[in-house]
Amino acid sequence: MGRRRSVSAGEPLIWEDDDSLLVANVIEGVLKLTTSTADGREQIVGVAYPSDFIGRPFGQTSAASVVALTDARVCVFARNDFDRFAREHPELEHKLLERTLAELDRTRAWMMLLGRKSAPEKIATFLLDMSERLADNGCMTHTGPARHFTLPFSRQQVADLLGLTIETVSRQFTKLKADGVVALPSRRDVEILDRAMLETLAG
Amino acid sequence: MGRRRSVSAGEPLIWEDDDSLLVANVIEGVLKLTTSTADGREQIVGVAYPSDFIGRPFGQTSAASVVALTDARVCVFARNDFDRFAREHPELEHKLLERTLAELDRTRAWMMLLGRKSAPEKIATFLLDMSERLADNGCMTHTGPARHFTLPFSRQQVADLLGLTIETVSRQFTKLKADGVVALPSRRDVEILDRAMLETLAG
DNA sequence: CGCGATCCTTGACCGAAATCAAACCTGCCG
DNA sequence: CGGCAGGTTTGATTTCGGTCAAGGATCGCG
Repeated sequence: MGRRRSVSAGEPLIWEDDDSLLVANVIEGVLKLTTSTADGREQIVGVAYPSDFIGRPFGQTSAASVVALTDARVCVFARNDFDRFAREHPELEHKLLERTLAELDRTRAWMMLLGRKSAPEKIATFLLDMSERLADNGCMTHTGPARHFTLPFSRQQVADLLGLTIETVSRQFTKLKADGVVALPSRRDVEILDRAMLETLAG
Repeated sequence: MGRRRSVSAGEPLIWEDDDSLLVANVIEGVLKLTTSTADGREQIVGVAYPSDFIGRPFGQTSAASVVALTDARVCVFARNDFDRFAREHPELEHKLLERTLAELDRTRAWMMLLGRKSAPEKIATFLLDMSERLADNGCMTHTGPARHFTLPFSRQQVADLLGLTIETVSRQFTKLKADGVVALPSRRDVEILDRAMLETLAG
């Protein structure tokens, strides 16, 4: 059970306020979870990496849209089937509970960033977070924080993640580059030159 | 099992970065979950009402401090005991999973507010949210959104919840009063006079 | 290679919310 | 009742990040 499905970059998987018809496991790639206002402002409320679970079991509607950031492969299940199966398999529910609790912790840490951090702090925190996240998911050969990585986000998506505008994100990146804290070999590539400084800036 | 405990307003129950030694169920009262930066900025990342679960099972440290906003009664468990008990009772784990998923939904909706909404939108959203939350928890006799309620928050705490300063919160309250959208009979009391307008302002 | 589309950067300016500072309530306790 | 302390409101000013507006880079594709 569970159908494999490929999703190419930019393609949606679940719509906000959809009847929550499916859940999925990420096999490969990175996806964003977003909520939007009526007038088009967007906030990224979560990012799903390989092995992460997406969708909303035991609920009528999903609170967020899911869109692939990179080409991705996922394993999708009809929500009804999944719900039934989960209730019969406590080990699965336990695993899901642990993951959901961990996700809630991460989300709460991100609320601190959104509500109380300045633009420079947001950017520094973001880069450190990415260097850890991308190291843990087969995107890197060695473990531990990565010195160099390729962002799965465009500048606009970084802005939507941090609650900033694209211009502010761009300016902060430029500043970090000018100060020799990071190198930016291409639009999506980041090399951390001075991790200690980034950690100071992150607050 | 599970010891009853009274907590008076302002008293802490769990410290941030504590070894996560206990979990609890709220019986009566309201508590805040907060994270803080080294330099003292605070963000409220969750609010626990009667019947809500607090603490972090299956994890080494709790990500947030818990402090009572009003006098409260809780039922506390040693985390280790709770973890063991939960693993043996799938029904309990299922219940906890459902609650955690619901809390994650609420938290994500709040991220939208923190990252993308203006001060007037934040205040309007907050008041509507409170009118629903406080109606559901025995604080009101009838069900459905409340027209009048008593905030469990000081102005500073509202600011910490919305990612604003106390001055901005105060000014927005004053403006809503001047515009006849709400009445503020006392510091903590709110009466919604024009719900439709609040909903428009909430965006 | 060249063209166009898209994304990104940069600059000038503006405005919402923060900061700084000073009064003003409100409740409490002697 | 009077005075004090905490919390709150209000005002003046500053600043950070947003908005508006051009350019520039990069990529895909014929």
